[in-house]
Amino acid sequence: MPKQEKADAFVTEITPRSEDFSRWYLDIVRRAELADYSPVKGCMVIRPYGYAVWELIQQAFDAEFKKTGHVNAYFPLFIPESLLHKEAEHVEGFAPQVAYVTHAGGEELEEKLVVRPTSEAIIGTMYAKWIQSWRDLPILINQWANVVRWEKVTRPFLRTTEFLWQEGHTAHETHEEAERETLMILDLYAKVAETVMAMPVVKGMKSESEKFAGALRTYSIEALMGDGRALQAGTSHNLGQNFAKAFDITFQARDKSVQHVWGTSWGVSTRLVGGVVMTHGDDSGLILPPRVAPYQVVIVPIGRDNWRETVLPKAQEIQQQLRSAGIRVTLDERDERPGWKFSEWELRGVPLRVEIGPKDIEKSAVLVARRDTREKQSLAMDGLATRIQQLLDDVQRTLFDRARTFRDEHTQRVSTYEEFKQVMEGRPGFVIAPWCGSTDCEAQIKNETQATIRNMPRSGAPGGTCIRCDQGAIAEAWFAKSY
RNA sequence: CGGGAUGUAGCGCAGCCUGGUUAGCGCACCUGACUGGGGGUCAGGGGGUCGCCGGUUCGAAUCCGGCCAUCCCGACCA
Repeated sequence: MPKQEKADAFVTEITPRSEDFSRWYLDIVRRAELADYSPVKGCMVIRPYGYAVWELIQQAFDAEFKKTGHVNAYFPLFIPESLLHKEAEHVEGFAPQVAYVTHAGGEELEEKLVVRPTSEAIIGTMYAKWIQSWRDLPILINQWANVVRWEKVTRPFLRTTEFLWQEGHTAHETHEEAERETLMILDLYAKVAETVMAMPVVKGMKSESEKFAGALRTYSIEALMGDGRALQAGTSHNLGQNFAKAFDITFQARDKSVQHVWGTSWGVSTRLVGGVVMTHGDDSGLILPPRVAPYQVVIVPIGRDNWRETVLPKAQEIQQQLRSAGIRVTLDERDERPGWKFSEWELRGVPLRVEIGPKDIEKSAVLVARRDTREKQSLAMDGLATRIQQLLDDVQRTLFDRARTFRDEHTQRVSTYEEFKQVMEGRPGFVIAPWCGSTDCEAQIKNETQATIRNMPRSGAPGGTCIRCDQGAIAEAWFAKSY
């Protein structure tokens, strides 16, 4: 096969982003070996490379939770059906998505068990036992767990029947304190998303129809993906006293009265892995921000038939140097051609590639290629680790800036409904518009444009009238088509 | 859950309409040689219950029915 034809054949294994974003995403997930389909509908296998990305995301969040006084625990996968039914809105919200265990040990169970879709019910039940006095508060517990929500339409990472996440559940003395916690976590989510995953997000409050079933109010961070659709990247709920009342979680207050606690819950999931893919990837594959890259640097030795003798020792030396500087590095000493390796690691999104061959060794230098800009530069071996670290920081920053610029360029403020519709049909993204607060208007807008309110960043009336009706606006809402 | 499409080797596909020996092609894989700074060349080789179950037929990848899975578009959700 001629060279060009061959290159094209390779490229067809990844659908171009502009041609079919959805297919592009699936191609990346599969070809970069992030995940694979399993024999169970809607359930994916997270492969080692994808899991490594998740672990880095997980570690970043976990460190922040601990810094802010939270501790980890683990609650059961199974929840007696009756517990789930204690909070009316909560059951209603989750009922269609719940999986049940009806038989076990060869017998039908007396009470069906629910496979947790989320853990408010079981955790609330335990909190009721553990909390007596205001001195027991606040309780700040997080758990890393799997949950199951029966989904009709699934996509790897973005929506799967079983997924991994973190769910924080806290109990407080006052409403103010619970609200402070809810917002503090929202800030924390935004910080990790932006600084670690290089994914710019919009923080704001969800509309009534989009809030968590059983919550007083829900806040979210929303990110804009490469196709102009928004991804809900994390949610933080102020539960008020709803669950405390349903599960009878009470404490004796400082003034001797008995009161219900004020709760919060909040979570981020493996969906974030999909978010990273769709925020940064290009037609050559994945682009990973250094802070979530399992390998931040790949070293590719180059040389003649004797490269194992002439080049490899130097490559190993460099690997050692970078490794002891705390950089995640791998050395590709497979017996493949260099060009093949380049493409392979680009597909996998490794931020920096170090090429080392005879010419470099002569100059006591290496060639470093960036995944984000594809620039190559020669760097002296002396002090390489420091320069590499600087480059990694620069890639991290560049990816964030690029994503933020994209987001800003795809965010428009509109004042008429005509404009609104035009934007949604033309170049989708966020549309900022005043909204009257009516669920009806919200539903109509969704009907007519497919766009939903992602969230409302600022509280307080913006002035002016609703984009769809003539009522006074209660908030400025960020609309978008969503995942 | 409705509408549409697809399922043949690890990946991408042809064959199916019009049923007929051992089911093909490219890439990938294995062996060897030459190679090596952007997906190499040559030679030889391995790999398939044609998604599953049933039916029609002398005979099914091919026709019919059911089921399952995946993808796309809609209704519901981290």
